[in-house]
Amino acid sequence: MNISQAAAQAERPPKTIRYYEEIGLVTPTRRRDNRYRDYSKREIHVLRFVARARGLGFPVEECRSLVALYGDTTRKSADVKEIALRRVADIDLKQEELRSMRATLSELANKCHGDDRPDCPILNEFADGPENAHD
Amino acid sequence: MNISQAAAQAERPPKTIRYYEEIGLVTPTRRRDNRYRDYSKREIHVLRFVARARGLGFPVEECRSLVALYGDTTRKSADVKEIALRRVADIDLKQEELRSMRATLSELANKCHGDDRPDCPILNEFADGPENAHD
DNA sequence: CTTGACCTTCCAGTAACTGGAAGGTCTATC
DNA sequence: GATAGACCTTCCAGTTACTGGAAGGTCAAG
Repeated sequence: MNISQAAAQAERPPKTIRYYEEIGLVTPTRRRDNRYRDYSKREIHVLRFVARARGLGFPVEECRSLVALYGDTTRKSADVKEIALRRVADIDLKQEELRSMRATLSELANKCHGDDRPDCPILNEFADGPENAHD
Repeated sequence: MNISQAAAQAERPPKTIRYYEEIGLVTPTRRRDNRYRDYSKREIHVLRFVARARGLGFPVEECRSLVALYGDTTRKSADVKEIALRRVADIDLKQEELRSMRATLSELANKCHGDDRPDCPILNEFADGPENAHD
């Protein structure tokens, strides 16, 4: 399988597949006589594995660990679970941050009349800092 | 005010303040004889303004627009509101993405017994793709 | 006069790609 | 056989928003 077919299987652009090789994440063992990369079934499998883990937000370095764990038939499922739960905790933190940003922004947008006049509560708050109106 | 005081006011490291100057976002007009940056009250104000907008997730380029709008006494509040609402929409997209990732991950982690045995539903799913167990 | 905390500039690195240039290869068609 | 278009290759640069570090100047205290 050449790179564009591998890319299609992993649902990632060929550039990304080459990048994964560059950083030593997934390297096709064979090249054809014309120097084209030639991906085996197994390599495609790993590529898809990585693509899925990335899609779930695992950083590339964590994907590297995951691939190693996947290849290790003696690893404990607990090790993998720990990595997954750490990811869940990361996501919780980000969600909280977004929730707070969203609340502030939409409150500000609500206060803004949004017409042709220059007076704008959004910019005023940015300039002066939170006003603690509810104290 | 020298840079570390300005940095303290804006609650950002001095490196960041220098970076904002490098990209032409906030530039102190004056330097002292010893070449130290000297921030005016007004410049500190803009620095804080930018820091707040960044804290709400506005990309630097958008902060540039915001600063321009802030300085423009004839701008419409509607223009600012539009930018803010676009940000809210961005946040909504990210939240949805995180929600979905979190759901998948915690379901997977739940299914994983997490002990010393090697069998691991998390890696299995990464390897084989979503199984649509509920169909 | 030395120490330590500032300040300066410049260069490099981070994460994870993405775009583009320059050039080789393959396949089909004329 | 020539040519076009779609592949493939490598390498270099750019993206976002900083951050770290080196090399060296300045300042205030003791």
